[in-house]
Amino acid sequence: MECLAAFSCFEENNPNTLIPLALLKQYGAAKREIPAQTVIFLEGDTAHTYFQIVSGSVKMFNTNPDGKEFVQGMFEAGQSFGEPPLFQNSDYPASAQAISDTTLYALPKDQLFNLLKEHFDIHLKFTSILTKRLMYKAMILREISSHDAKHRILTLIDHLKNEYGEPSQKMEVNLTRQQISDLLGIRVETVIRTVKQLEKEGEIEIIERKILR
Amino acid sequence: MECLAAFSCFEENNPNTLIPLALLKQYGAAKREIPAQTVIFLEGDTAHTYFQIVSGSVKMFNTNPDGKEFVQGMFEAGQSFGEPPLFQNSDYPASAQAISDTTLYALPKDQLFNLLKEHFDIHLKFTSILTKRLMYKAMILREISSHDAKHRILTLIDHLKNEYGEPSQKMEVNLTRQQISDLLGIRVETVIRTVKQLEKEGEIEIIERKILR
DNA sequence: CTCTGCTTGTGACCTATGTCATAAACACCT
DNA sequence: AGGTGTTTATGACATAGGTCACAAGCAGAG
Repeated sequence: MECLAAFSCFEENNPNTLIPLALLKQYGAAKREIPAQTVIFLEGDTAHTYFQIVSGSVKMFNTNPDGKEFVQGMFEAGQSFGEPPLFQNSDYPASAQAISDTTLYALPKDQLFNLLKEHFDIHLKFTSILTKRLMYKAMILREISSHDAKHRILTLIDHLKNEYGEPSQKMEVNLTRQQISDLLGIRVETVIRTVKQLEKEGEIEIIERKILR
Repeated sequence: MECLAAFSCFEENNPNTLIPLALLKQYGAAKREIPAQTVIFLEGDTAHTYFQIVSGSVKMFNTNPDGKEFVQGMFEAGQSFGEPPLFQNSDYPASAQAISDTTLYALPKDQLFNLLKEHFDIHLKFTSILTKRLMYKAMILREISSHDAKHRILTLIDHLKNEYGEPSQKMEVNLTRQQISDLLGIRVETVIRTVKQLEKEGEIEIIERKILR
């Protein structure tokens, strides 16, 4: 997935940036260039560092014993990831991997806390991001726990449209069937079949294999 | 569920309290007595208020079209609930209901923000609570999306033990089969059967219908 | 003490989704 | 233009867990 959000496609002065790069540097953040596919940390590793993406994209995911992947979140330019365990002194509950070539800043945990202490506005923004993710997870949990594949897929698409699309305008879903599968905890074949079904019922359109809604 | 946590059974000076009651009052919080079973807000309502429990307990849950309930979280003395949408100007993604008779403080959103702004330590604690919930949801998502009933139940029990139990000591699980079912998105009958299975396999003990591990 | 409503328990059956196999369409290198 | 890997597609079959029905144990209310 690259640049679902139109505005996240440029580096400096990205208005979507959580902590301004200048401030990150000031507190001692180190720049890191990460090639596509690189694993940034593994489920179970201890968390010491705050990561914020300058460009590229990262996914956080769990892998179960028979290799099935569940994607907890995907992150793009301006966003941070892997912070929760910094506040719990605990291990990462999921692994992180660069999807595309990625540049990011890494800031030691203590420095992050200092930064938050000295910048209420950023701390509030940070809190706000966490609540957003909490609500996303609450939504996915609700869907996975009590709705069928059809409902889950439509809810995910509507969420994406709400997040990234123009209201009252068709949006192309920028995810492969496999990615939808990984985000919703259903298998690719089921996504493929369900998506066709939804097309037949007129809920979505499929043009050149792309899903529109 | 009442008083899973031993320390949450007294009112004032509960060391587990998120925002000290004195401070809440100082910023204008109103005390509310809520009888058991009362619905505090419904999924879809707009969020204006911060709620913190003094005594009693509250659950947040979704109900699907055929009446099945999924419990997003249970909250006890000292804890707050329903904050995320305050930071997103959005609606509640789940309903809240008092499980037992409950006393709580209600603080208008703007006042909460003022309070957080003027008390970094509390803001940090607040952030920390959010990250904790995020990690809980990440865990449940991982389980629901990629593991079978047996694994899900054991993981939940181990989480509870980790949270509330004495390490290296048997703990009694203070949840009914129905509650486990609601937390994990599986049906009661499945929980009952799986729990018996787990007993047969020696993973847990059942004494007078209570689950020990 | 009895009524009522939860909670645990069990059997029989059903279905949505997973699993596996196989293939065509397409995208990206060289 | 050909090779390699990913994505979409489809059919046949398997199964974990849901559904329904029914009952006994237990707890709290009056």
